Amino acid sequence: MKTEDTAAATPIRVRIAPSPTGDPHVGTAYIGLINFLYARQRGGKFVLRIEDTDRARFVATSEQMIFDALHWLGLTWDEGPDVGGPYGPYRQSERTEIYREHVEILLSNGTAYRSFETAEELEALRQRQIASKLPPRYDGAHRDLTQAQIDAYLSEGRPYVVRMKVPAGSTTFRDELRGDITFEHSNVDDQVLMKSDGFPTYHLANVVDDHLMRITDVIRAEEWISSTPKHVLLYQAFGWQFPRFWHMPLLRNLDKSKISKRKNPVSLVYYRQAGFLPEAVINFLGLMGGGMPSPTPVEVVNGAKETEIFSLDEMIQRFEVPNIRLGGPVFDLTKLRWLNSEYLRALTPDAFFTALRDTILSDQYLREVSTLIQTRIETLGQFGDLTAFLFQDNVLPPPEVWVPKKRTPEETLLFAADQLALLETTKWTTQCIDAALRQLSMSIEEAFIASIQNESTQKSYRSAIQFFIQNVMEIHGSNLSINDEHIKQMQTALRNWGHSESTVASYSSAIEGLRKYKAEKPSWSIKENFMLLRAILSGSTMSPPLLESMVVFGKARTLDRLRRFLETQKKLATGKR
RNA sequence: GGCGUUAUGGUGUAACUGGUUAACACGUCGCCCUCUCAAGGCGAAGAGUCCGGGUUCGAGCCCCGGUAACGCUACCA
Repeated sequence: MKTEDTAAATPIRVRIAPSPTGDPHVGTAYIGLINFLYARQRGGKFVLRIEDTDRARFVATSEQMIFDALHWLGLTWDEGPDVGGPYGPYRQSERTEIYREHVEILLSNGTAYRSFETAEELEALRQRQIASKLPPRYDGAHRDLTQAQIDAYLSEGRPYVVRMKVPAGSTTFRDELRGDITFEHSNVDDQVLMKSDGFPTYHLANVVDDHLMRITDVIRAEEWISSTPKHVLLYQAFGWQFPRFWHMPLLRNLDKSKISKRKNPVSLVYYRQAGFLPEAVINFLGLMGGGMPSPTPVEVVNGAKETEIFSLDEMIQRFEVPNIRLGGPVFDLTKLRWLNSEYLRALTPDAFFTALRDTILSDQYLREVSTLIQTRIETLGQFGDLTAFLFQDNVLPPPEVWVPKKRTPEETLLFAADQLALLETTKWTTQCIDAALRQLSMSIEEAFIASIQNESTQKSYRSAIQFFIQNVMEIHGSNLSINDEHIKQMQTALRNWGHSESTVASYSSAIEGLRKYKAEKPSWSIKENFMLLRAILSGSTMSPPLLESMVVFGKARTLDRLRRFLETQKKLATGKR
């Protein structure tokens, strides 16, 4: 069911609320575009709010990058942290007092309660529920604590979170694009509203801010549908009127999963650096999920392309809500490239030259590249020979370049995938990349221990491995591969030392784990590590300094090159079979 | 597993709201143009609309039942 609002008495106010947790995301631009179009078309306001309540994932440089990326695309907001506005502050970290007050309201009217469990206790609960095939959910243990108990915990100084008290019953809300959606409350968790660090969770901050900022239409991604009842319940708990909800379909990878950096360049920084024009990117995003008018016969006669190529202004004029399609559109780079080529060709020669000079051949980039090779150049004419890979979109080294001696292509690719995963989370400076790569090359035992998530397991594994090395490896010499015999020897040794059977069992499983890990992840020296990366990045075993090159080339493009390398090799491998 | 959403060629969209042979664009392939490669021009293959029922003279559009994919299931957003 598609509905138009009838009484447009109050002016439209919409918002996007990105989290500064890394590079600006295409999904943010996509949802931003839809909000922007809707607001502009109806003379409403478009608000930018920064949702920085997650201090664990916070990235300091991220906020500015989000501003830059959205500006680059031509999306402008009427209110936001940088431009201000009547309903600020627009940064959630600056609104903690507001949330605290609102939590008090909920606490005193009985729609929320304090919960004193530790994260570990909750994790244990979850594990138990999963083990017994129950849906993992908070069991409500502290839902009805007596005032005396609460006071006791409080005076102990026990940290607590505030959870919402979901009543019995069900909630139905209207999604403007799909119609009514109903959720039974038995499927709605007592969501944490305020974390023990005093910061609100998304759910609370979102509802409070949307209300205080007079948001009339919440246009966001489909992934939020399941938490919308929580939001509706919150509006009710406060006694507020709630906004209209619109849930846009999620952008997808080629395999239809939610778009992700493992399978697609997802950072707007990448598109900028790789030389996509903002007009093309925003046009392409506008094509995703419909919203644009269907081609009329006249337009088809005049050339069908005209029906797919839109400027931002044209999109504002022609965007139509009923044209929105609900199936998750695949973000198809191939078509984006074609669109971009159309825009590029349409440029005047002068504008084209300027575009080149401003991006791929900017003075700043040339300067950075030139510092990389000054000491290893004989004539200026060699510049291109030394730096070509920093100007190419595609570099595909042959196997003799990227497969190290004494390694198989398979294990090399496995390791390269590890490198990619690691670099994705690494801060992009030479020091940080260096440290990360060295971490990857540390001893196999340490790497194994580091791969264990649980801290106490980590501890017990560490002592198990220590024991094993001292009591079994000493007997057999250092570089042994673990076999059943070794494990038996260790068990005997443990029993001789009078250790309990449970220790024996846990040590054994630790060593089993190590053995498996060793088989899966042969250790790579730092030298091999660097060389592999060099080969993939530059297409050659000779290049300017690796780390500096990576920094100059940029995180987004470097990761994309790695990703494309892995993808291509995968395709080649399956093609051969 | 539970809950929710979605479903038209490989991909993005269209089909006057039930009406001939399911359209356009990207991609793929072929031909023309051309010193090459693009661009451009011409053409081709590729879906019978997730499946099964039903309503109807008539269903991609309506109804019922399945299936699959995706999302959520955190002191992340």
